[in-house]
Amino acid sequence: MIEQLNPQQRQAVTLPDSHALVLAGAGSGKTRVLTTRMAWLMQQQQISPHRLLAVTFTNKAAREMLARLSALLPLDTRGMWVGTFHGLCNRLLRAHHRDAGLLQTFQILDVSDQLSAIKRLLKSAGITDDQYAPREVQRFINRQKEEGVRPAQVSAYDAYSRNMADLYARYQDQCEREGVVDFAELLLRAYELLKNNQAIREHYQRRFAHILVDEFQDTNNLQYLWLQLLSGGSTPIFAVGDDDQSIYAFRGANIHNMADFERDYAKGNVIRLEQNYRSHGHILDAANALISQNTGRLGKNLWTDQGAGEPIRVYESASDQLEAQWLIDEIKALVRDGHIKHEITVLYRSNAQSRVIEHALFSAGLPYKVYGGLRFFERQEIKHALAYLRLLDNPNDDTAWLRVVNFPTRGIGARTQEQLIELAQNHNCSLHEAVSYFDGRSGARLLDFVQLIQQMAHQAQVLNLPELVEYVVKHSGLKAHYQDDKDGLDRLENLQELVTAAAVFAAEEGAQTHPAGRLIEREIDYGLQDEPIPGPQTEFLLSPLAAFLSHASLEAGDNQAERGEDAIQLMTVHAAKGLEFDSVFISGLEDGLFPHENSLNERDGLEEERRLMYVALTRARKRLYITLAQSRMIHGKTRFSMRSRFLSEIPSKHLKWLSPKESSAFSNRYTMPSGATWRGQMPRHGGAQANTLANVGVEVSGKHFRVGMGVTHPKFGDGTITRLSGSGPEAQAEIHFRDVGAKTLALGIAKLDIIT
DNA sequence: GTGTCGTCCTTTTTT
DNA sequence: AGGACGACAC
Repeated sequence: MIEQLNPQQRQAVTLPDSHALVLAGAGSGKTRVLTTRMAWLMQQQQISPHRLLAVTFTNKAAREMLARLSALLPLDTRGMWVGTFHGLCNRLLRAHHRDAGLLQTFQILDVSDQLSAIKRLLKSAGITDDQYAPREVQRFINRQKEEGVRPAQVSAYDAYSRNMADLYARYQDQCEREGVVDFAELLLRAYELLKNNQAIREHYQRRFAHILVDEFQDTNNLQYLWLQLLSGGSTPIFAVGDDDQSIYAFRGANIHNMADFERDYAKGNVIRLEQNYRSHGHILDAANALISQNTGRLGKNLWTDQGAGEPIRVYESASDQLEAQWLIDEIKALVRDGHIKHEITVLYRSNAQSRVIEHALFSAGLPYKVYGGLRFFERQEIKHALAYLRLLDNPNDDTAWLRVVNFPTRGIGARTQEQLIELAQNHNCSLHEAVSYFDGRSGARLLDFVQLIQQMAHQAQVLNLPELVEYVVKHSGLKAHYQDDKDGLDRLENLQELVTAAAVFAAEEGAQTHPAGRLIEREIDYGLQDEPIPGPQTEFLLSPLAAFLSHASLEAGDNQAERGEDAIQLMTVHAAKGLEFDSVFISGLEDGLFPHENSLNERDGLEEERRLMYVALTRARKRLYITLAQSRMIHGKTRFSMRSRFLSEIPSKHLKWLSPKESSAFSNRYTMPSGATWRGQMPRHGGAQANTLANVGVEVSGKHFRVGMGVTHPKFGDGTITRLSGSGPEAQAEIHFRDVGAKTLALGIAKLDIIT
């Protein structure tokens, strides 16, 4: 089992029972170490499988871990505590729902459910002006929860924060009343459950002999607290991660958790996995050089024994269109040379960049697959069906109620709904309960709806899960609605797919691991082997329906290419984390795009962008391309940019320029491209475009300014001219400065020097 | 209750 | 540019 590991990997796998931090560089065998450690603990240390807790960030990673584990040793992975933070917390809360103050069948709100709940709240709170954007409130609430802060503890120091805290409190009340829990609440509740209930806490502290954490650099503060609590300081935490690949600060990940963990727990117990088994030398050295610019790293340097390989190919084009065209030509050449399509990937910083590339791929007839986008359980028809299903367990779930009370339409319009909402507010009850107080014109229709739900709930007692889903799809009227809809075919198919998904889930639940559902029952079994789980536990088995619904919320489904399909892979750099490919194209290497200009305003934003670039570089095994465009359509406007600073942070010995290096927008030798190669967005000579043309170049006090030219300003630093207007003393230039962003300056006044 | 038009926004994303 | 959403009209 451990014979094939390198010395560092082996050391990590066979560490004694103490906290440890494994700094695992990209491609250094991180997952392998993690799973082998688990296998080693079970086999060599005789640790029972159910005394291990392994936590990951994605369901995919959890599944991968279990699959690899089963390959290492014969093992029944059912009932093992391997899953995502949210999945495991869900499990804790279902098992101890009473102590957590929840219904056993509590519903989980996903991001969009949460947003609509907040919108509803704002409306009923009478916040009519758009003073508080729902998204802003949502972000505030989630941030507080991720810090473990309840409404009463929010530090409200001004009107804004007091209002936010107030909205947070109301939102929380609303969730309580409806019996729903959002993603952050899963973690916070589970944390509080352990914190406030000594018996339960001690039970789990005793129960777990080892805690293993994957992607530790992505933990947020609450997750770290949760781990600390569960460990009680004595259960060893084996944390694996790479601070250089921390790219999720924007959603609360705290990179400092790694350093804190080392300082507080794993001091002297840090193992570095620095041998990279993925990339050739040029690629790896480039990545090392780039990331070495970051400060405060825990520090490591990847190496490979695979040889230098090929240098990174760099191509600069005049526009995003030409960049895409060049990409396609190059990809075609690769395919002609026998490269497998799904081993070729195009990465980009932001999703908007994919359109041009997709268009070019499509025109060239190359099959491609875009990662990201809508996932199965996020589709509207699926969410509608799920909303009906949610009402069966809990008709007081107002979010679900409002979603489908008039979908398909059944004559319960906005007016009726408003009246009902008001009634519910006055009686402090759910919409469902408020129906009995309703005496308006649409009362009969409301009663019909209530009856429909009751009738479905009755069927839930007699039908199995897939039958029930089918029944609901039909009797809700969803099926008929989409049958009548001329564009409803896909949606109908998806609804049919939902029935299939339910069947698969029901079948697997009996035979295989699922984070909720039958596992709770098994958990009790295991618990009884060593000691009873504290607290009154009378209902152990979660209904298949409730289990299926939590599955739908916690695992929104794949958004990956279907297996077996050989297609070029397109995705954001974020989405590429954890993946690897023979050939990688990183596109859009321009300042303002990558690093993204918005990041410059954020604390440590540039360093996070650099880590992102590091992740991008280290995806490639053998061949790596970097492309950039001097101009690009962004938000409907052509924008000119400088080369990304990241490009200059890679030593030139690793780069091979395929385009003439001096054609850069960075130089002042900007020349208008020939009209034939431009596709309409660019200013053209003559005709209606004359005005635009006049503004491409301006002469002020002997200096010739042109769009795309690099200039330097004594205060703002280096930048690129993106627009010119006026002439003589009126002449103005919009300049994108590398460090301070866009400014509009009067050319007659600003002390600008042309960079040569 | 549905369809249309105008306005706004636009980094990254999992659970 | 293009999508999402809300206001307004039929």
